[in-house]
Amino acid sequence: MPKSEQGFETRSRILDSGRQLFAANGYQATGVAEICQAAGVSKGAFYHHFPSKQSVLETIFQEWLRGLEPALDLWRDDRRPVPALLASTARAARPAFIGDENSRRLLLELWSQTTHDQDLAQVALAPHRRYQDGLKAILDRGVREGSLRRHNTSTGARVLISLAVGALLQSLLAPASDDWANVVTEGVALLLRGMLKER
Amino acid sequence: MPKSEQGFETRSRILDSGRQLFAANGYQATGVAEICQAAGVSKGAFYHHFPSKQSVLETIFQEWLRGLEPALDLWRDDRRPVPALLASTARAARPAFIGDENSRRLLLELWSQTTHDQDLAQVALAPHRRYQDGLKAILDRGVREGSLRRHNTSTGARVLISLAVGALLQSLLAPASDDWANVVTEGVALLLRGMLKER
Amino acid sequence: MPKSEQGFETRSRILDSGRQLFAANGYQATGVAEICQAAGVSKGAFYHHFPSKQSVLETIFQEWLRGLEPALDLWRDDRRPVPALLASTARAARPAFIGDENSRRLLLELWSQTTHDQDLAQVALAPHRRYQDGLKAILDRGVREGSLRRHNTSTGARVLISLAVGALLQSLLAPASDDWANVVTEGVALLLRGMLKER
Amino acid sequence: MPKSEQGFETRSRILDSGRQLFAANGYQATGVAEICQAAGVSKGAFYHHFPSKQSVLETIFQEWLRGLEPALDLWRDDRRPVPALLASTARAARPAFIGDENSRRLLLELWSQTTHDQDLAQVALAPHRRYQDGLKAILDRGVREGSLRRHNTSTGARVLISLAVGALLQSLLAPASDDWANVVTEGVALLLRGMLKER
DNA sequence: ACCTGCGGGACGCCCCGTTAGT
DNA sequence: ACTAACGGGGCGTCCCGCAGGT
Repeated sequence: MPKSEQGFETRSRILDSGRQLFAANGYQATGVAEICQAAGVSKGAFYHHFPSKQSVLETIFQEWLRGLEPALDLWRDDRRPVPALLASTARAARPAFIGDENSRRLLLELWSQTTHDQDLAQVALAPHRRYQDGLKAILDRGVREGSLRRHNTSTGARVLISLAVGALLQSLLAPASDDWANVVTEGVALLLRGMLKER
Repeated sequence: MPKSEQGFETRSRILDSGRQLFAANGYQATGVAEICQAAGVSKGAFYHHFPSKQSVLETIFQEWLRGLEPALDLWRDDRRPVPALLASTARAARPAFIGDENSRRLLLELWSQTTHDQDLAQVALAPHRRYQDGLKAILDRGVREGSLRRHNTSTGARVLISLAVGALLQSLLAPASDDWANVVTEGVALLLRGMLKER
Repeated sequence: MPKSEQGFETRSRILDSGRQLFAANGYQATGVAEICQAAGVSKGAFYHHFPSKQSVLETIFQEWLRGLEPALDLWRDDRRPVPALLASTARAARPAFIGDENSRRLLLELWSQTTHDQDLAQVALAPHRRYQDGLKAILDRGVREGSLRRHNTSTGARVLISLAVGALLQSLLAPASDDWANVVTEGVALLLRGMLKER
Repeated sequence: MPKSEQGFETRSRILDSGRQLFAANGYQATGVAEICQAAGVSKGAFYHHFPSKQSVLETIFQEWLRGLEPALDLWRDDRRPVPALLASTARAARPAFIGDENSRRLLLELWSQTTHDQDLAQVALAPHRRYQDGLKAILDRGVREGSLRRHNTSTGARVLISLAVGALLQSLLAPASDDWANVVTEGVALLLRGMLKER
């Protein structure tokens, strides 16, 4: 491997191990030495690429958030009627609640850390708001196009996100096959019914 | 103070300090020495009352859960029509989302730890299920009494809890006065609309 | 050994090892682990007795300075004619420049650290001044009693101390049996000649 | 800048930073990375020019000693009567005790390190001896020319150096404007009086 | 020759949760 | 109930070497 690429390799190996271990044992309970061993690098290498353990967590968070961006873009471009769009979004999100427990654990860990780490909270806040705004925009469109009745769309967006976040959190405490995915799809369906114009 | 009560005093001072510090800095980041200092107790006293730091967390959790029981009983006894009951419950829960950030932080910390600690998860699971079952019972009654249309009440109960949990979690990331309390009451209202029998 | 005395034991073993190792290898180059090993105590015990490595150095310094106090008292009480007193003092100090290289090394180490550590400097300053004042008082008495001619006794005291300190420092760089002790006694004799009243 | 000179540039920048940082924070407490950063060089460059951190200290020492040589030569050539020569030398040395605290700190640091580093001690010993011999030669001349009374000139030389070194050391612990410069000039004057022939 | 990125571990100090003995 | 002691990490930093590139 050319020397120039090896740095990148090492860096991403550290991040991978971090993701895994933070999810499995928690951020605080995971030692730098542990990460290094799992990644097969020395502490020298670790601290060459990251100034601190915390920065690894931040980087992981940022990369994870960046992975969410495309979904947001798709949302914005989708011109289907709002009810259909929401329903299909809920369906599309199903896998996130079923497999890949690790990601969910990591998310909880991240969320938990934001409470004790201002920097991390800052990293999380902007994307969080953008998601909320994205949903609000959709609901607004629904009101405009007449498929949804008039209501506080900002709160509506928060309700939708709360539903998803709450389901995600509980899926970790009481795993139950595809149950929690259903909770979301069903919940969205119910909310939609509550928001629909006529009747 | 009689000697026999002093032990109780010490014990509860430790628990108080634990609650506060765990909420403020996280469970892992809080040291036993720190707790002892805040409680004004020696380490010897600490380990006289608790076998380990973890047991403090467990005790805190159990006491917190015990404080929730009365609410459940009230629920069971309330014979108001289901929609009214749910709406009033949502209103009653408002304070939990507004003041007292510490409790919410502590809950998140607790939840986060359940992921890494089987014992703690066990402690949490039964009450969680009872809450879910309590809500399901209410929804079932609603279906029976005809105020709600027929649907999967088990999932419905989970939806309601998810909404609450999600709102609680987000209130920690993006505090916003009474906003999150509104999210819950509004969300419940919307869901209720979606569950109502006909129109 | 009764438990109550063991604490003192441990503490003084740590101080002993500190004295030895700081003198031999320098303060910075000596690790806490090294001290613990030499003292036969655990790191836990170390940090039970001292809040930091630095505090060990400070304590050593203070104890060393306290050992000097009696000499000062003797000085004050001695009513011999000043020239005789100074000459005998110089003779009495001879051993300090000959054997016990370790103490001298430690002193240099201490002095060197005062440059980087305000606290340590503070600890050193008061005794240093008291020594100077003690000498000045003697010289003043000499002037009063007429054995010394009138001169700036404050500077004179500093000259005497400088002579001693300088000899001490050089004895470390260029050890030479009893040479450096002679330098002090001879130096004091010369200075005395320079200070004598008539002729 | 021609390539061949750049190496020299880099090298001297490292030495400058070393001088400054060693004086300010001590040799041990100064990291290679710190030096590199202050010098604006990479660690690779550092180790291209110097085999180790220690060698930087040694080089600094040697260069500093080399700067002292001219003074020695002047001494040797000066044919003034010895008392006048010594007095004027003391006056000439005044600035060294007043301004430029950094140099004195560095000297102490150097001296302190010689205690733990044989190589460094070796570097220091020869010049130290030459200074001593230089002074002895002057005193011998004084005896020969009749201005000084017969005495152990070797010890006398040591006394003079001790006075200077001791004053220098104390000037770091208890800075006092020009006080310490006076101590040296006054001390030399007193010693001179003690060495003078007649009376 | 000069310089650089990347890496390597050993070790820095300190603090952890915990047990013994009084 | 409390002081003393324990030993095993905690994270971060140390000084230093390579392989590669200019």
